Amino acid sequence: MPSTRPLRADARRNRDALLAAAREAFLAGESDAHVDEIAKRAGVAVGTLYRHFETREALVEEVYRQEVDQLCAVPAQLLAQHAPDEALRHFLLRLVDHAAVGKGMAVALESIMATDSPVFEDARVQMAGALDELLDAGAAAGKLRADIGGRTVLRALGGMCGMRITEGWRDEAVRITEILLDGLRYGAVRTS
Amino acid sequence: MPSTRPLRADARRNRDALLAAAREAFLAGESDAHVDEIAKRAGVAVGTLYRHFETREALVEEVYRQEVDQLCAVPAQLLAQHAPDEALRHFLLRLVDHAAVGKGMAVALESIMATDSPVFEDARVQMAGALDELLDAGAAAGKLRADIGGRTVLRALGGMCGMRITEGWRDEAVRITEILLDGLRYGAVRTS
DNA sequence: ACACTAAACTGAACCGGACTCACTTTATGG
DNA sequence: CCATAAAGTGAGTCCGGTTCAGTTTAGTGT
Repeated sequence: MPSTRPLRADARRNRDALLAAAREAFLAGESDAHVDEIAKRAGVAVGTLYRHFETREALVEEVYRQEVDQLCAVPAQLLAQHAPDEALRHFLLRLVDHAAVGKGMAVALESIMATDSPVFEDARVQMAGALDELLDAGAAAGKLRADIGGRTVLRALGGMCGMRITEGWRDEAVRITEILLDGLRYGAVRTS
Repeated sequence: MPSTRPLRADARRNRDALLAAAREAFLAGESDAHVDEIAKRAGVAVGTLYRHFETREALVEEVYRQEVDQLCAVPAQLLAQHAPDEALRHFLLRLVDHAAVGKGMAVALESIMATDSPVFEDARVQMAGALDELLDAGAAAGKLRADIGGRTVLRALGGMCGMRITEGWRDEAVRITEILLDGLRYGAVRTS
């Protein structure tokens, strides 16, 4: 029932401009960018912002959703190029960089991981699916324990995304990721 | 230079009442408790709240700081009763429960882990110290890898605290903790 | 081309919640 | 028991998200 008629041309343009403006503002570290500011960047009035997004939060959500979509396309490629556990490593590190892309975005990520809005639940499911893909491959190859789901790994990582970018943040996130991987491998050894 | 004269009796009483009221509100899940609400609970006017705390955030910070102080006294006891790696496990699980104590507090915790305010930096240092105590003991006993500091472990856990309480939250947090511990042990085996 | 209409846009006004400050009350010590 | 500095009060300010009555415009039928 996609009764949604295609948006009018200018509407579509403005909507896109708003998303772009918001993303831009977040990446620039203006996590607290005001709605008027975002609207101005997009060259529209606040009212227009609210025509397209129920609320400020909804806009942030949408920006993130796009980000997630992009990210979840990656695992398939990685599995084609690497052993399963290495593919997982690459994906996790990519996740870290993704979160590191800007302080503003990190703030947004944080709220995603923490919120229980259905929108973000979807995002989690999607991400968990992507991780499952990698974990299953690893389990099948006997490289990773088989009893941990993508959802759990995602949660374990959630925190890192929430961390504000500080001195040495990236290095630390990488180390944590390695530890997590070790933990997943250790289980495979015991279970083998 | 603790030039701070002891507070007047009523002042101290009100300050404590405010902290108690805030904690109570947070634990009750009213993460968004308004300042007026908190003030009312404490039986004072808003102005009084602001006499004692620079800002609403500052109040939240103080509540959390107390919580942390309490928590950081624990490791010493645990080490007296358990093997080092078990002591670490207990402490981490306790941390989980601590975060689970209420949705509201979880929200507060999240902002702590994420903020770079000096106040919370202190809290992190303190917590990291507590964890180091346990990690060092474990390393000395050859049970845990020696190259990971408390600070890193803390970061790894940060996310769990940020997670909102949802269906099965606790179980998942526990699993993540176990994986983390496995990762730390795995390193010890390789390094042994 | 042109008019017509529903969709989209605008921005001043509204609202709710954090925060201030001029004034009142009260603890304390001399 | 007074003096006075510390503490408390709460109506009002400020600020940012949100609304909506009025205006503009893309798309369509003629």
